[in-house]
Amino acid sequence: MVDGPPRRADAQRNRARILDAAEAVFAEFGTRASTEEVARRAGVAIGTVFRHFPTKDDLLAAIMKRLLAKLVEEATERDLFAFFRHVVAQAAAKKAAVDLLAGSGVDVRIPDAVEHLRDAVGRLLAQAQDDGVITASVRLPEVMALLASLCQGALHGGWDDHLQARTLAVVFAGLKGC
Amino acid sequence: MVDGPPRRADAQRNRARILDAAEAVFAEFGTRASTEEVARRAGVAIGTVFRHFPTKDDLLAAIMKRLLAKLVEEATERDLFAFFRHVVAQAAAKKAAVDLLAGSGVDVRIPDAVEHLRDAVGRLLAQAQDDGVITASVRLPEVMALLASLCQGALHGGWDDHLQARTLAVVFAGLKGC
Amino acid sequence: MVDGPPRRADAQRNRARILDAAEAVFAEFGTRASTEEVARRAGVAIGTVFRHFPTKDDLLAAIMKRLLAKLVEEATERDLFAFFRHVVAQAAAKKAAVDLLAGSGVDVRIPDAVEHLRDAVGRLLAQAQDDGVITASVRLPEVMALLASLCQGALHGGWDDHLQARTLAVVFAGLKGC
Amino acid sequence: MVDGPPRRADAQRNRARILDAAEAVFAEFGTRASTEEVARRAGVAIGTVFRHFPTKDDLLAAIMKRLLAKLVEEATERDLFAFFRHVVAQAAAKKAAVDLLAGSGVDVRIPDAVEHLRDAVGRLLAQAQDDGVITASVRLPEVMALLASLCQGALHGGWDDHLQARTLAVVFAGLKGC
DNA sequence: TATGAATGAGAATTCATTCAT
DNA sequence: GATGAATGAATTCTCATTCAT
Repeated sequence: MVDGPPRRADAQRNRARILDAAEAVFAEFGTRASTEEVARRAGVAIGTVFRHFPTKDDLLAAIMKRLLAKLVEEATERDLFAFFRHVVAQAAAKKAAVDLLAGSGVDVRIPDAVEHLRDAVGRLLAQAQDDGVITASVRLPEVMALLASLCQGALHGGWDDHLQARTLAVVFAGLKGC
Repeated sequence: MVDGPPRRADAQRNRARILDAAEAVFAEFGTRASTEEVARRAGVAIGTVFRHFPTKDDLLAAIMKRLLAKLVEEATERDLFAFFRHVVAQAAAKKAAVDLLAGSGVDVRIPDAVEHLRDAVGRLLAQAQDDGVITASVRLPEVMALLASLCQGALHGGWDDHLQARTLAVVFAGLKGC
Repeated sequence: MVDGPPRRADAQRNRARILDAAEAVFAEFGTRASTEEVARRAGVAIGTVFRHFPTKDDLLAAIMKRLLAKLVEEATERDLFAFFRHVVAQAAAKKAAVDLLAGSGVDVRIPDAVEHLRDAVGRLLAQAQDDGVITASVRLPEVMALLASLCQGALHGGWDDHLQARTLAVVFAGLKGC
Repeated sequence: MVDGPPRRADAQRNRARILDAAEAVFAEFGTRASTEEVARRAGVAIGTVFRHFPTKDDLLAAIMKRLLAKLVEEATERDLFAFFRHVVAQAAAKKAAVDLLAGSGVDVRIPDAVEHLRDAVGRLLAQAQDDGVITASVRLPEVMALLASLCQGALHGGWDDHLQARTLAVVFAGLKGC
């Protein structure tokens, strides 16, 4: 009932509007922003938000799921380096997502979505190693760890483009293995 | 009156107990933990916490200051690689500190303490470059960015020792410049 | 959403009950009385009070507005002397209102309502001067000043009917100009 | 122990400084100002204030007593009209005193001091009636009521000199009985 | 289903008062 | 006597969640 998409057209529309609003609000103010603010931004009543997402954590989980799915999609269109650049670049705009990936007290369980992203990155890594641009000794876990770390850093560090490029350059050099 | 350390011995003791309690509580639950909980853990009344630190942010700032000062001290006893390892290793236990370094909505201004840490790391970097173990093209900003990123990653990613070692290995390879 | 009166019937009823309770509570204990006490007297939860009046000052302002509006209404049904008598007579029962008219630290901005009262009294004054029962040299500002002063005095002085009559008699004699 | 002046010279000095500070602080911020602020202004520790005045109300009562005594003194040097002018003129600067005369929730019992003031004003009234400048039908209670009312009005109404003069003129005309 | 009002458990902060130093 | 740290009840305000309309 909660997971599956609602039947009625207006309900589906509301669900989408709520997700969009939530993404925007939590991106701007972090997960501390109130659900009321999300409702306001979505143009629906607070009750509607809670009907679609019984708890705030459910709403946050839904955002994450959607965001991760988008990342998976984007991963298929780039090589590993470009993907890193892309993800890190938009990390700062996704306060909520990064907070969530980070934990930040909220209890959000979305193992599947994370798993899918891991798979996608795994494919990029394999490709890069096939191409010889990443050393063979590197494994997926540390690549994921680096990706997550850099997102956090980018988000909270307020990096400008230049700093981001230089920081990624160090990590890329490390991945290439010299 | 409020800024300097208190004169009386019992007040100093309480101040320290509050800081210790706050560090523990915020480390465990993040900055969302209540000041009341800190007071409870410190074994003092809530008013005592607010007498020492007029706002919650002041308390958080004090924790950060102390932690950064300790890091500066620790930086002098290690080379850059060992320092990275050390800091990242204990990052996971310092939820609050990392949250704060991260921003997380709380308004905590401690520019001096951060500056001192930057200086200390700068010295380690210079030394490492003198020793030829880090490539000359690397600059302090990206080193700080990497350090902060890895702390975040370690904190929120729940890395085990092995993953941490492998992740740092990639970054260290990048710093060495191959 | 917050400003206008609520749409739903039950909300309107609650709003009125809260205003009534607040008027009673603040009349009895002054503006220092707690919002919690108002909620209790109104038979609603504390959150409901704050939903209707986001800050305590908003609640106080709303009371004042309502009271001043009632005064304006009452001004139209009496001559200036009767109006003075009437207002001063009930002043003692309106601790909060008088406190507020008085300032008392609370920040309550209701210029319009005050302006309307001033207009109403201005009309009474003009009428009285037309009728020749008040000397022509008297102006509105001092009439308002006297009215406010007497309210304060009546409130805090604990006047009985007799003292009130005698005090007003002096002021009325002054207004008549002998 | 509490009422009588303390024996030791420094204690007497402290008592006076505390009273001065309290008068200034409460005049500026009203009776809501904290006792801590009074201590700060007096340059003593909070404990010293409470040693001299076991409760805040005791402190307020002491201020009132002193102020009323001064008024009594001043009453002997003027005629009734000048005294009214004088008292009303400085009312605005004596927020606390007026608040207290007013009641404002604080429990301050100083019947003697008020009685003395009443006596002094009684003498002025008798003199004025002897001189034929105030009509014989006016009695002391309404004169006191008018004085108190006008102080409140002046304090909270923010009267300028002109408005004050015009307002007093009406009351004086009433007292003269035309 | 949607609405939005009501609930009530916290959370931060203040301050009169007490008491150890 | 003076100091100033500690206490803790009280207060304002927030917000996730429930439920009547």
